[in-house]
Amino acid sequence: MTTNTSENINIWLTQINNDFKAAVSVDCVIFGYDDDALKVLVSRCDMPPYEHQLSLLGDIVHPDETTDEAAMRVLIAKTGFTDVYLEQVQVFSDIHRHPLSRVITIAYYSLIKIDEDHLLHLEKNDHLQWIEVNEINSLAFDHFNIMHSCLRRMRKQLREQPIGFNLLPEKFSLLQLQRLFEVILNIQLDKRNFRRKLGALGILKDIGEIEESVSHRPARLYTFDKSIYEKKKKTGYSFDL
Amino acid sequence: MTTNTSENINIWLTQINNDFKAAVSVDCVIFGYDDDALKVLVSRCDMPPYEHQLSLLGDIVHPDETTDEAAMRVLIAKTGFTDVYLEQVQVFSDIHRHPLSRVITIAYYSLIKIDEDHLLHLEKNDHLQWIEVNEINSLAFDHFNIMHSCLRRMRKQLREQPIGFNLLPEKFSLLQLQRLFEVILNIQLDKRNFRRKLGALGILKDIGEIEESVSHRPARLYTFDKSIYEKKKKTGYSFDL
DNA sequence: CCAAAAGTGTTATATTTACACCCATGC
DNA sequence: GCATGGGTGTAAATATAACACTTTTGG
Repeated sequence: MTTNTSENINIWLTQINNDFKAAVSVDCVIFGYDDDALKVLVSRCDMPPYEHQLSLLGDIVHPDETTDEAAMRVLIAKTGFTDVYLEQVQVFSDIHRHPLSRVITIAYYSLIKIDEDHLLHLEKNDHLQWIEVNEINSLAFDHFNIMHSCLRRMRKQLREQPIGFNLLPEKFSLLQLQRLFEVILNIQLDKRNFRRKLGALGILKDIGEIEESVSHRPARLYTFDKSIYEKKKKTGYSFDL
Repeated sequence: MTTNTSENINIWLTQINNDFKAAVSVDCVIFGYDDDALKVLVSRCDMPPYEHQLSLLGDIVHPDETTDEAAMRVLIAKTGFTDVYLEQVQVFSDIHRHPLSRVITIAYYSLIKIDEDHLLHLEKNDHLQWIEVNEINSLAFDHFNIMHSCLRRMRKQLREQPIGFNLLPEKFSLLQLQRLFEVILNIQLDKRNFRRKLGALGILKDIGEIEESVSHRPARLYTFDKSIYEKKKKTGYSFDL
């Protein structure tokens, strides 16, 4: 079993040109948050034997791009956004995970704001749809599994890094932010403690605006101040819900 | 740019057989802890243009194995151990990262105990060596970069999960454990607070033995009780240094 | 008896939790 | 005026951090 380095080289020179190559793809779990629910952007799948199922958005990795670039290309193609949060999660490489041939896939998750511009973009792409995470029972290929791995990772990072803002509009109220954590993490938070905590973190900027046309006292609006966060991060500080 | 699902299928059917396949490899950052230092198992590299440099241990992924299996195969081949802690970290896919052809690699890190049996095994493999992490300034390919990604990930997990025990002998003293955290994380810990904390975690078993042939008061020896940890984990409890 | 690490408690400080009422707005 | 969420403080409990001396062993 033990091979030394020079053997490896020889093996590689011959094997790389034969059966030792695989198709490599990326699959993106694109999360959006809307209407107090966490959603995923999925596509109808036409490939046997998964016709009539839903699948994640992905594509094969091209020879002239990294996997990160491939994932970003898929995102831009499917959502129209160029500036999206994207995070590599994990490789899925079961031998028979794809019916056509061996396809090793790299799973990514992405966070985007579901806004009107974007919904407009989707209309041109009628096989795409947002579906609530909780309503997904199965997906084509091993995509259900992939989605849950990404969900787990995203939930962890949501607590450890200020990524939740990617799911909200530029301006948001503290209750919107609290609801986002509650919905995604499936927990309950105390309003006062939550506000104190976020105040202490010092990464929100009160923009001096308030909600409009709400049938109750309008809330102050905030934005996430990324530059302050980056500055604080350097001096050994960590976001932690 | 936008392609719909059925187009994708057609693209795939033709492209998978042409230029759209890549060689996929695994690279293992094998950490060991010995002599109060964190070390990595590396190999001399004979492949131009990296002759005389050191490289990580890796191999191409075979058609009949997952990437996890490939990584485990490399580990068994190089270390002789079959029961090792192994964790997938990240994909490295820069187009020219390998001089021979496009090789997309999956980085793994592994934690093993450096003991005498193992050193014996290494003697048969004279191009392998343990080298202190701090003494590594460069490695072949992008392996230096890979090593640091794995180091960062390992340090994070060391604080969040009881993985450090994989680097220690079966029986260890509390000071040994404390030193391990201090060395790897490059921090100082208070002896009493550390002991109280680990006592509170309740995952160590006092095996009623003590150190032998030490020229000072011998310490009690403990083992990590994995079954208790697993039980506690289910009832929502987390290791956190 | 000396060197070296083992082992052990208390106090101050910081963090986290629990909890209830009045306020501003639209209808 | 009523329904809806906005906004605010305090006290108790818990967790963390700082800190020094006696004990046991080998040489």
